[in-house]
Amino acid sequence: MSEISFRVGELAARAGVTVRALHHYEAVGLLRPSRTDAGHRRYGAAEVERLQQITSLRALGLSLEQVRDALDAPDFDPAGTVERQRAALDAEAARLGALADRLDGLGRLLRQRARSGAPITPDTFLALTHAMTAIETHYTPEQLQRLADRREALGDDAIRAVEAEWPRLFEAVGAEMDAGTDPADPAVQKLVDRWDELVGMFTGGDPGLRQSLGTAVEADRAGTSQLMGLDPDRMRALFAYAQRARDARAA
Amino acid sequence: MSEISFRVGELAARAGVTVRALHHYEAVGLLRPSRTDAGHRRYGAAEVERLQQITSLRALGLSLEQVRDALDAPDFDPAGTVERQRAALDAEAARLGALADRLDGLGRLLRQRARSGAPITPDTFLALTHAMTAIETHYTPEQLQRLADRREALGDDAIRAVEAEWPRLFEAVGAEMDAGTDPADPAVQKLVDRWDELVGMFTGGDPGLRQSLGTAVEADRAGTSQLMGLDPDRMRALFAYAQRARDARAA
DNA sequence: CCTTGCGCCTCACGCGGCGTGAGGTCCGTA
DNA sequence: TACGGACCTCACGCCGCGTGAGGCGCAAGG
Repeated sequence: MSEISFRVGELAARAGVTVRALHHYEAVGLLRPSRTDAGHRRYGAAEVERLQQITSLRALGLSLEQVRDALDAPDFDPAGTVERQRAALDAEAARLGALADRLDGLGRLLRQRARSGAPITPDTFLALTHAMTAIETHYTPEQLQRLADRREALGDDAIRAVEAEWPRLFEAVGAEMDAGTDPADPAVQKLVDRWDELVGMFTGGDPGLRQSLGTAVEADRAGTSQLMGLDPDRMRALFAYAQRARDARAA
Repeated sequence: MSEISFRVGELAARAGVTVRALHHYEAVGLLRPSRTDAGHRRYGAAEVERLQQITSLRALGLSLEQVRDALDAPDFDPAGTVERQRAALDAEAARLGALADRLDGLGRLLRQRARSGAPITPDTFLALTHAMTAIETHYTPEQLQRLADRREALGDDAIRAVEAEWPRLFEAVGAEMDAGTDPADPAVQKLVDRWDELVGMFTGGDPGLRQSLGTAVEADRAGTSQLMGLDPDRMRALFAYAQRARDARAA
């Protein structure tokens, strides 16, 4: 009967944990080795097995307290624990997913800037970031999802084409505005029609989305203008001019 | 010039953070409001804007230190930061995914037990958990992936059918063994053929997978026998008997 | 004037799961 | 017996605040 018996360092090496972790497990009452006369820890077969169980349960993402419950509580509920753990994990995954969406969106904006040759200073970065979070507060999650769906449906190439067209469109409308052209003029009407068409490509004709887009732009004029590479005042003027054109058409 | 100026509580409510968080941001040097004569914090327009930037950046998953860098370091690299953050997030997602796989696998085993009417005691739960982690240490990640792929290819119904067949097969082989039937006997051969066929359904005929399966079973006899609902000694005997049958066939 | 009540202030500990020293003791081998 | 390595016990650090405790400031009502 050769009783197996490990010292901390040995057990730690075999089990793939640190000596400090074993100390900690003992401190929180999870794993209590016996001691030699000199006070050195000795881990017997029972402790080795218990440590294996501890590491296995930790690998499921359980906290040390949950592990203790699983090992010591007589009324422990395996299936329920697994289920709850799985639910918590789903919640965490959703959180990470939202974070990933934000990062990807920001990444897209940054690459778009880089492609168009605009410099990416810390300031523009902050403006873009702020605009993104502002947008989130103005759209419902379903609306955001719908916008993402539209983007996917359109495809990258189409999106880039639209992104490339926006500045030219703004410039053209601005030129008419500066020239004092009547908003009812057919040339202006054509430009504004195209404007609405481009917007429609993203909203998919959803009036709720258009409405939210409007309030978002309203609420964060500075951020939006940064997004579009325009001066805030000029942006306001452009938007007002376009609106007069739409009113003229409706009349 | 009505200078805007908020008190902590007001700003906290508007920005959707806690007063304590604002205190903390000041303590770590992120956001420094001015003070009234009585020592109360006053947040002006600049501080309000900075707080918005802080919350936006935090929403990207940046640490407070990273936020400070983004806001104060002159050589801050937006694109690189976004990219690194995204990479860190991917790593975290992978970790969660592995955890989810373990939990799902364990959940499957538990449900399978429940269906077969076996009671799920804390002990069986621990045995199953341990067997799972043991399996992970004996298979390479690619092998685990391949096993998961095979499971998916087979479909839930087929898997349940196999799971239901195993115990019957063991029982049948056990009966022959107890009866002292020669391993070379056609009846035994037929059973063992079926046995190997079932194993083959999961390994997909991959010899590496079979090899690893063998070592895993070897290394964790207690856990494996629990998994199969057999006594460890009987399991060993059954396996030895089946092996003799295979040897007889080969000869 | 004083009281009432809310909001503000400053410590300071707590959480989870250990990492990382610092300073001292024990063990096995040459 | 001397040495190096393994062991021991504190005890603080991390991250982002939450959560009191104990004490002022400020505006309105009595």
